[in-house]
Amino acid sequence: MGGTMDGTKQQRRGNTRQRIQDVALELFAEQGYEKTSLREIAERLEVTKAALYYHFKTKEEIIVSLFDDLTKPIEELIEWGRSQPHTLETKQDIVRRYSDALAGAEPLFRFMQENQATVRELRIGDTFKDRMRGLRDILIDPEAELVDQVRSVSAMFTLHAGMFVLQDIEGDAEKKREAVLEVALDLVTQAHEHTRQRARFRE
Amino acid sequence: MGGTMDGTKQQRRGNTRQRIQDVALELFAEQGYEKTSLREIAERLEVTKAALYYHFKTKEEIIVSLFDDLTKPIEELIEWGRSQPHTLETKQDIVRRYSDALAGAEPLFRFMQENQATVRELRIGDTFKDRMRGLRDILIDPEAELVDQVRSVSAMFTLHAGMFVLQDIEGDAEKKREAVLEVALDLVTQAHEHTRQRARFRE
Amino acid sequence: MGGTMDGTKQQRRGNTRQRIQDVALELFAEQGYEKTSLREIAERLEVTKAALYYHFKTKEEIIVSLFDDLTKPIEELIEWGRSQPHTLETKQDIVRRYSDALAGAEPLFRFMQENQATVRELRIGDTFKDRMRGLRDILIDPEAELVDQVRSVSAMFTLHAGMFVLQDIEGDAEKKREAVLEVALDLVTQAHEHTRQRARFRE
Amino acid sequence: MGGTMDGTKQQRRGNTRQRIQDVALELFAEQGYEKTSLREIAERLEVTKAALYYHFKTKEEIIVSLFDDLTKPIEELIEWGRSQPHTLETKQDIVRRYSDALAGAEPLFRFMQENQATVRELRIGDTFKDRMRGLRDILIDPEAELVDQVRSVSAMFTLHAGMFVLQDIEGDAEKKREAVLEVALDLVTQAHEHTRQRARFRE
DNA sequence: TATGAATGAGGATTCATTCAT
DNA sequence: CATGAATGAATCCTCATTCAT
Repeated sequence: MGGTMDGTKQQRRGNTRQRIQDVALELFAEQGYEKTSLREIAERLEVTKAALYYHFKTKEEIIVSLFDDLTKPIEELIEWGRSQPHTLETKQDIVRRYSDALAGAEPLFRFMQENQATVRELRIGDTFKDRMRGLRDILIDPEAELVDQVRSVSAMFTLHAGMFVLQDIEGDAEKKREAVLEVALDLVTQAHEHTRQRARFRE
Repeated sequence: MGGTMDGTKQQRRGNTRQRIQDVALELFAEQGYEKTSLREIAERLEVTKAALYYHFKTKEEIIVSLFDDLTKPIEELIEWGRSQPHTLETKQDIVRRYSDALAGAEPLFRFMQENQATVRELRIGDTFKDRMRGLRDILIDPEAELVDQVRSVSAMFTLHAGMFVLQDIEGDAEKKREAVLEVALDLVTQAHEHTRQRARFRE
Repeated sequence: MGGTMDGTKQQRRGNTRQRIQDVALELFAEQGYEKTSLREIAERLEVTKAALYYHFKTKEEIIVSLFDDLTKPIEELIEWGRSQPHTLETKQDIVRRYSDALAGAEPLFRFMQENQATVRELRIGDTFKDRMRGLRDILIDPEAELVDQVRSVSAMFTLHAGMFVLQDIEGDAEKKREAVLEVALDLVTQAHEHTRQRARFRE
Repeated sequence: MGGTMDGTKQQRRGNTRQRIQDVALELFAEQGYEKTSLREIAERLEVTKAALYYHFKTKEEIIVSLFDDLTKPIEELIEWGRSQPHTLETKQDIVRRYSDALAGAEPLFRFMQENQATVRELRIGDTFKDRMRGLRDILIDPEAELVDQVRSVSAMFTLHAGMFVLQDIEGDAEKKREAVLEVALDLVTQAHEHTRQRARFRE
């Protein structure tokens, strides 16, 4: 396994925490949070359950740590977004970068999508909701009509859904991502322009 | 509860099955499937767990029965849709009716949306996926460009998401539903027209 | 089913008790007493569990009734045996008739063989043990040597075992029964003669 | 227990698995497999049920482990028997050693004898049947008459039965075992000689 | 004769978690 | 850094039994 001479056991040194996170995320995404037991994670790693507890105080802490680690880009994105003017360009930028961020932490986001009920009870729930709200507030003009607000939200959701629902549509993965992004950008643009026109009209 | 004078116990006769379904759906939607125990359902109904088992062979059968009952309108909708010509009107009709159907079984759909990981393992999972595919095949022109395919899928997803995500946007519920519907119709229409134009262009 | 015109339902009239016994015995013999639930019996008969309770007060009563009904010939055999002189002929007769009795209630005896632990706890347990002792006392001369006592017991046990253990030896069922009987008779005869000789020797 | 001064709790360390097996076997033999609950075993040991599950994955695994451990001598016996010539001496040896083996694992064999219905469903069932067949094939000459085949089988069964049925015959346990053994040897010898004679006669 | 509805007790099993070593 | 052994609470589910109708 690999060309180097490190035995599997040696390799393991010092990165157990990482390996736990990896395996946990994989299983959480695959089977859901509740259906994944610590026993299962431990077995996959050929460690004891107790070892997990050396690295994480609780099961919840594992998912929280994953969330914190993998979600940082999005936090920064929002931070950045907030400081920008609410122009169309900013919004499009946000959408583009958000798309990238999602792609970079796909399994986590699949997990969050498919385990919303669970996530809501977890400590991450609120944090995540806050972020979603943060994004929304950047994309949405407060004075926009309801339809346009929906458009913006829909854009975000299209990105989310795009990752998973499109799996059973034929076509190259990269192409699909681009198509999804295009639709999302479109929605955001429509919302923006429409609101702009209404504003001009009122003057 | 109700204006009549019947005691609670008498009322109970003969509709226990129903009451189980009601309470179960409520709890499933609220806390998720795994986190809702049969004990909890039973307690809420002031019956024993064993009573639940008189009416349903397994926990899964409860959710399956709910799914079967509440989902029938959608099945019929698809049936109907399949027999129609693939015109824009048909598609718009489908979207409108689907929106109605979703509204009529909101808690179930919230449940399914928020417990996708669980649903996937349950017997309903496949059935539901089939239905989604059924809808998709009606809304999507096979020769449409990828972007337009995404638009159609996005329409469906906007309807789904609309029900839940919009909860924390201010505004009258009915108005929000209309806005969501409008966006969905818009997406479908855009997809249809665009595809049509491309076709004409080719000739 | 059968040449007569009686529908299945009519047939059923009035002999439900019998049918319960039949099905119960079949299932008890096949799966054991504890592993056979009343639900199973009821389902096989297409009746409700409650119906069983109309005919039998408890689950145990079902097996007791079977035991009482099917075991009567053996009781009578013992009764008869007790009144006979302890000659070799009597003993051989007992063995022969016991063999017949066993064959006539095979499933019950298979059940008792294979569920001794259960039977011991049931009310039948003691009754059965008494009968076995009754038989033994007829076959065994109190003054016989231990080996000869064992021979007699072994004869009985050979008959029991013969019914079931020989199932996976090739050969015609009837022939096997005869062979088993022969060995049992042999054992009893050896025991008898040997004891007789010792007695004569002592005089 | 033992002359040392160790407290009960200390003693417990490291041999829990053993103690579970001991108690389980005791209870299984006494009350049967199904009627013995894990709760009961756990209580007797003053541990929690969960502790049992630390040592054995299922209830069945407990009995399987007992079977595997206690039954090894018999497996070896059969192994040995197969490599020997089919002489009378071999057969007698087998019977003698089998008698010893049975005595060494009496409770297990009582359990198996009294819970045949259960054992049949367990994973041990087939293994045990195979062993019995193995023994049989060593003791029985294929060309023997049916009666003689029965004699051999009866010998084995006499040994089995001897252990338990004789419990309520008066007399010293050791003496009884010898008597049983003698009868079993006798049966095997009779079968062997009789078959031999028939063979000589045919020439 | 039977059923529909329900109960109470108990079953095996699984889980997250703890802690002395 | 990690394990071995154990716990307590909970889970789904099954069973024999009851009783009003």
